[in-house]
Amino acid sequence: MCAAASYVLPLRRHSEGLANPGRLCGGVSMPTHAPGARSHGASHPHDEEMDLAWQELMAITELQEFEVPHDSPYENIQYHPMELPISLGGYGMAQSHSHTEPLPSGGETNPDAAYEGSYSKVMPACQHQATREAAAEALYGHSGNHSGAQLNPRVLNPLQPSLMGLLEHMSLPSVGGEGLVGNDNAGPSHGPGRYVLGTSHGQSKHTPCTMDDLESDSGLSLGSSPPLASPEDAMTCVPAYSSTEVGLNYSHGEMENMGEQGRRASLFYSVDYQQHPNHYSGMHSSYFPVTQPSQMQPQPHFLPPMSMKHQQGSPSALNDRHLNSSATRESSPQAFYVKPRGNPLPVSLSRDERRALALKIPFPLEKIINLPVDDFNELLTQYTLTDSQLALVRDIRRRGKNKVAAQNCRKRKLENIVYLEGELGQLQAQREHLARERLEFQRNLTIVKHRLTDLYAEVFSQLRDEDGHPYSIDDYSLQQTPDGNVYLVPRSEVLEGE
DNA sequence: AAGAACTGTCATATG
DNA sequence: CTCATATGACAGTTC
Repeated sequence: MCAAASYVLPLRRHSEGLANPGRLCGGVSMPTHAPGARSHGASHPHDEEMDLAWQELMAITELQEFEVPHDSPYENIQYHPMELPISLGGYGMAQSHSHTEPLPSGGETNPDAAYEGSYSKVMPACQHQATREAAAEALYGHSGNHSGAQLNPRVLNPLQPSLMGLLEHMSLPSVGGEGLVGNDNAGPSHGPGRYVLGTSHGQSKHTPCTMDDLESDSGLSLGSSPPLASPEDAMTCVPAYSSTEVGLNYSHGEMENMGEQGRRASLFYSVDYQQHPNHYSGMHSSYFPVTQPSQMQPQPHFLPPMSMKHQQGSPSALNDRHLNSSATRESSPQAFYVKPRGNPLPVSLSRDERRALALKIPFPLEKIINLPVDDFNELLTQYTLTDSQLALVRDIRRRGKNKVAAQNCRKRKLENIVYLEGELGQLQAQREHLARERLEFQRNLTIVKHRLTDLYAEVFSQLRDEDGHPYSIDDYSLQQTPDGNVYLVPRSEVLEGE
């Protein structure tokens, strides 16, 4: 009865969908007994026109089928598995590859120097511009020969789930970077400090330099933090640590116990400070040496030993050093040896520097902090140190390393925030794009449905059964199979199936 | 003066 | 256990 369908529907392009030979999939289906036989070989005047219509229809469906999933510009977004190696210029302190990446400064491979060389240049931009975006630009912009600033993998790992969750919960409120570090800058409203030793924090500003200032967790002193140092501090405290006060902490008996080596070391100490102010001239110069570890061997001391008496009686000695450190504290390592004469600003020492000075630690903080443990221990064996000296040295080493670690940690945190903000922006853009595509797809789908309906009606209007009677689309119904294909099935068959 | 940002330090966890 | 490193938290300083 419907044999004509076999020819009426030359447009079925997806014959593979013909699960049932008697039916046409992909839209028009006709029963095998449809009256197509009668039309066999007939050249209907509307065939070409219908063919064109079908092709147009299929073009629409193809458009949707192939366009939607693929033309998103975000398909190529690299969702880094968060384990990408970080390679930020100058940020090599905690990254092992910092040792292998040459720095622009000409073969300087000391990680500390690397840190000093770039981080110190970068961070001011972060701080003074006071925006994390600016920080990111600065960080990445100064990445030097490190291409493609990427994130520290480890830190990102914990954040990954939430980030990926954004894909599923795009309606989540924008995650501000602040929240990620919200606790980092806890204000002073927190409970009482848990420090036993930190009580002297900030005292130097209002407290005259006393021996309290020399107390520390090592039974030594806790002075002000480095920036605290006021001119008053510098001018009054440090000289007070000369022989007179040192004697309080460091008895002459101890000095005697140090032996000849220790005494020499003590002398070396005073001389060394004169010659190398950077050793104790503030955290930057102390913790970020301009020399490689191999170059940090004891300096030759050509100057005649300066007696403690001389030091005490000559504030200019310390003052010189302070002036030197004033030139280095905020400047590049190249400024270490700037002549202090023209700079009248007295600059104080950090707490550890003052402690070291007070206890006559015979080697620079730079070594204490940066030497590998073996070299450090070897260094300790070269001198006979008292228990308090040893404790101080170890504290200085611990604090110095931790300070660098904290700086690295904060730097990474900042970079992660910048990265995640960028990632969030990309995801939001992707979300908007997908929403637009979905809308367009739904619009096209509606068009297709309408055109399909029209085409069905047109096809049926052209068909005739053996008796020349037109088929009525009312005699057929659309049936969808589990595989998703839609067939036009005679209602009689539908009724039989039921 | 208040608050944000920065910094040093400690405690703790991890490898 | 020691050591190095990372990080949260706290407190002080600076702007």
